[in-house]
Amino acid sequence: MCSIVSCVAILHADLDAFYASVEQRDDPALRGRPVLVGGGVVLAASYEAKAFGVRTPMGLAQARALCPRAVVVPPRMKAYTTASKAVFEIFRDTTPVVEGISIDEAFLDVSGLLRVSGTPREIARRLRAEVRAQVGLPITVGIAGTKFLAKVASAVGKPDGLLEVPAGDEIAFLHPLPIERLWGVGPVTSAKLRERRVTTVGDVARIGEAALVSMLGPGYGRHLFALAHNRDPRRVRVGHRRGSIGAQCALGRRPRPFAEIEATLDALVDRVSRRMRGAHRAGRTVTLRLRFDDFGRATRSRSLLKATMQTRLIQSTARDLLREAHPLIAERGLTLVGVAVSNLDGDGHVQPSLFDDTFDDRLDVAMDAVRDRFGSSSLTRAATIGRELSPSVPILPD
DNA sequence: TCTGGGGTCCTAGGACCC
DNA sequence: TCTGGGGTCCTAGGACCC
Repeated sequence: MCSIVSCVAILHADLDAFYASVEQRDDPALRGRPVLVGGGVVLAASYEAKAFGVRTPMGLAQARALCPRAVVVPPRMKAYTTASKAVFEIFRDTTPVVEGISIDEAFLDVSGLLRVSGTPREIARRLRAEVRAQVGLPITVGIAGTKFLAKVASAVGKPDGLLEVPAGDEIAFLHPLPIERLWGVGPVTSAKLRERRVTTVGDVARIGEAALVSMLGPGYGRHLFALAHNRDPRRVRVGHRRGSIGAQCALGRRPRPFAEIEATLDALVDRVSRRMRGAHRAGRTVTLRLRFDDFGRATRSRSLLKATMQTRLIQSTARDLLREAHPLIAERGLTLVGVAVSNLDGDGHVQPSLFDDTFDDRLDVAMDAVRDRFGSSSLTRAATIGRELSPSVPILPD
């Protein structure tokens, strides 16, 4: 039904229980045992732990209650980043058309590779074997003609699996699945649909577009209706750059003096602006994120006239936003503060030291270099040097 | 069991411009 | 003086993803 030339074949490759699998790979004593990676909450659970009902992001106390024999290990982000890079290299050896979605999953367009590399299934089998042999991690691959369906297929095929939905079988595969399998249906939408006795993807297809639009709004209703019929025109995008860079920090329920919140915000801005300089990205819109005692949320944002990656400028904007939100914070109690910079520009080739070349820009670059050199373990040293240069620059442990 | 840290996309009203 | 349509940007919020 589709010719060799025109047939679209998309792989969705998804590492299984990624952080936990890296821990099991690096410590043989953890293999075959329930492993939880996390600090306050579970960031990842091995399949042995998932069998006990542990999910992310569950509080660690609850996870321990469900699975008392679980081994809890702190996260090692550097190890995960290294492993991810190695896996993405294998992805890009497979096809140049790779779209990363997160640290542990990606879409690969393998259309038109039949002559060179074989069928999609053969490509996927080889990919899984290479990831296993070269990086030592289990990975599941879903194969389908659309991104959406490839993603569903990998989720159904987990763990350590390979699942292809052949052309012509899409609807038969899709319609019996529960609505929660649809990419983009979360708790809120799922509850709305179930209220109307729409429980499977087939129900979504049958209820009709008009009914979905009245329940969920025009944009989302139409989108969901299209997905239920496996209509998904989205292409695998290469070289997509992220639109915002941010950092946040949970504060707990203890009331904090305003000065302490301000200091935390300064530290977050320092982390964000440093990452911006590392990525050679400048941004124009600063967003302050707040979460309150009742878990309600609010954001406050301000757009600057010109994009910047300068710590001091982003910091003063963020501080202004925080001060303006002071009444809200006093009234509702703050449990999380975050900052993000969006409206990013810069083509990735701008040298941070040349971006503006003011004193503050040079200072930022100098501070980055000091911390690169001495590392986060020698922050006191960097802080001392930094404070001599400028008493207003905050220092943040990574 | 009260819930981390990093993101994405969509919607909607108001200001402002032509 | 009142009127219209179309477009962009800004801000805020909501839902969702891993």
